[in-house]
Amino acid sequence: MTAPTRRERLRTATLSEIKDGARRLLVTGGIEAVSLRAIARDMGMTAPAIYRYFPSLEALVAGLAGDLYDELRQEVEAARDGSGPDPAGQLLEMCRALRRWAVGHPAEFTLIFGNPVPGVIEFADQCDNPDHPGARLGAVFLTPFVELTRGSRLPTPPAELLQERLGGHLAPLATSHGPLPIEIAYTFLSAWTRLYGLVAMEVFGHLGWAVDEPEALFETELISQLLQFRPAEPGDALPEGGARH
Amino acid sequence: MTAPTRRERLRTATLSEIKDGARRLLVTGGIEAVSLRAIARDMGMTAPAIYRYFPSLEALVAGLAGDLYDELRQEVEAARDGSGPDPAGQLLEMCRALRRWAVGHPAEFTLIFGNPVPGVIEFADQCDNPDHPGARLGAVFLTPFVELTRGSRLPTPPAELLQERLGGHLAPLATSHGPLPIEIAYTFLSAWTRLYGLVAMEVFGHLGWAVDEPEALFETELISQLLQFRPAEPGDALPEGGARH
DNA sequence: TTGACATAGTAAACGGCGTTCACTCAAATG
DNA sequence: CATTTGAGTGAACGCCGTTTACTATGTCAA
Repeated sequence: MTAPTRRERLRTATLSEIKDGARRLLVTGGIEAVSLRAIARDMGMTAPAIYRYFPSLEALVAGLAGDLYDELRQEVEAARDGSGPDPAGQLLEMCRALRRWAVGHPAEFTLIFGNPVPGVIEFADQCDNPDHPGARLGAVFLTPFVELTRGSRLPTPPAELLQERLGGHLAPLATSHGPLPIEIAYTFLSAWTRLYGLVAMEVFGHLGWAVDEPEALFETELISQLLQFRPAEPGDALPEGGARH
Repeated sequence: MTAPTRRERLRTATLSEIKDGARRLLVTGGIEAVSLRAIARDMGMTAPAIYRYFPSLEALVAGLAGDLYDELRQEVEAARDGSGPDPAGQLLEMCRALRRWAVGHPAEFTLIFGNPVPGVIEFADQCDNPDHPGARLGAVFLTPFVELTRGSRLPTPPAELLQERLGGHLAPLATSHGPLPIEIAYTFLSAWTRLYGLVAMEVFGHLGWAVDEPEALFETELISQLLQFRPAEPGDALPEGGARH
């Protein structure tokens, strides 16, 4: 690996300038504002030049989506590392970090967690690959979740009902994250869809008819969901929301 | 109210032909395939003619979204009316009807429940109006839900915690659907976001990493959620999923 | 019946978009 | 120094929403 030549330096600089421009357009005008011509215009270039770096606008958007997944994951990991060793507290802060990122970056959240945009479709289609950015984000949540459920009574339907209804359909989860007891797998999926539903409804503006401060509902849901995990240990205080802003 | 004149008949026919064309384009190519020029082309017209019926493409899309809300609501109402008087059974079939419609009409579901598309934004912004199609859909679920909770023990956090966290932020819900006890309001919102999260993740392709048959997870969630409502009445059999297809 | 008016449609144009193609010019390579 | 590679340009094609001016045609009152 020798030192990068001049052309290589210029190329990577231009590449990140393209990505930055795309991100800026995404933030200010939503996904439909991201156009090759606008990116190039902001850079003082012409649109066809971008084809030296991306084969199409869709590919550019797909690359952007991958970066956003990683950014969100790092945010969530930082929240986990910034709280104590208690998995419940870790999950609490991780969920808050996810919501905070989503609310603070609605266009970015929409791109990776909303309707599949043309460029992101194939990207999302292969998300049962463990190396897929989306799968890696899920894994960050799964680890403390499994630890939390260890020794807790899970508020699930009876195991035989789970096995009968769900037993044969969890192969993708096992492929991407390893085998899990069915109660834990179901509880995780349930919690994940609840988290998604709440955050997505807020970001997409589908909660305005119900609450004027979605964060209150979010916090209540978090508490409610965590409360269900330790019904047999009354002496165990629930982590009270730490530093907020 | 006299008989419609010839021009009026022609006008309403053209109007519904425009809407049908927009719907067809939405189904076959997603929202970005809906263009005035394509609609007009399919009708053997030119694009500017559509401006005699809609002030812009966005308005046309907003009108389409309103129709879709009503269509989904009628579907859900039919499911309710087709099941017995038991509110739990009604809700079960209504949730199934919602998912069935969403999975069967992914582009339509995406339009009204996904990221706000430009034309649908202002449309969604005023959904705390009780006459808004979205609010009317919610009301259809709320009625049997309230009946179900009557006399059931709700699996919520303590009422004082709810009041403290959520009490001051439910004004929009009270405006659009009338005042509710806070436990019922919270439980309804929680159930609604769970339903939304599950269906949206399936339709948007965000569950592929976990399950190969999202309906199994959906049914499990429904059962699990309904089970929580009647923990004190063991003699009461749970409705077993009726006709499916 | 005739004339005035409202309505529905057209064609042309403007600016924006993704993408392709032929071309130029500078950097890297031998 | 000659050659090849790569980055970038300009023109073009066919889409798109929208506006404008204009033409028929249905409607309705005088």
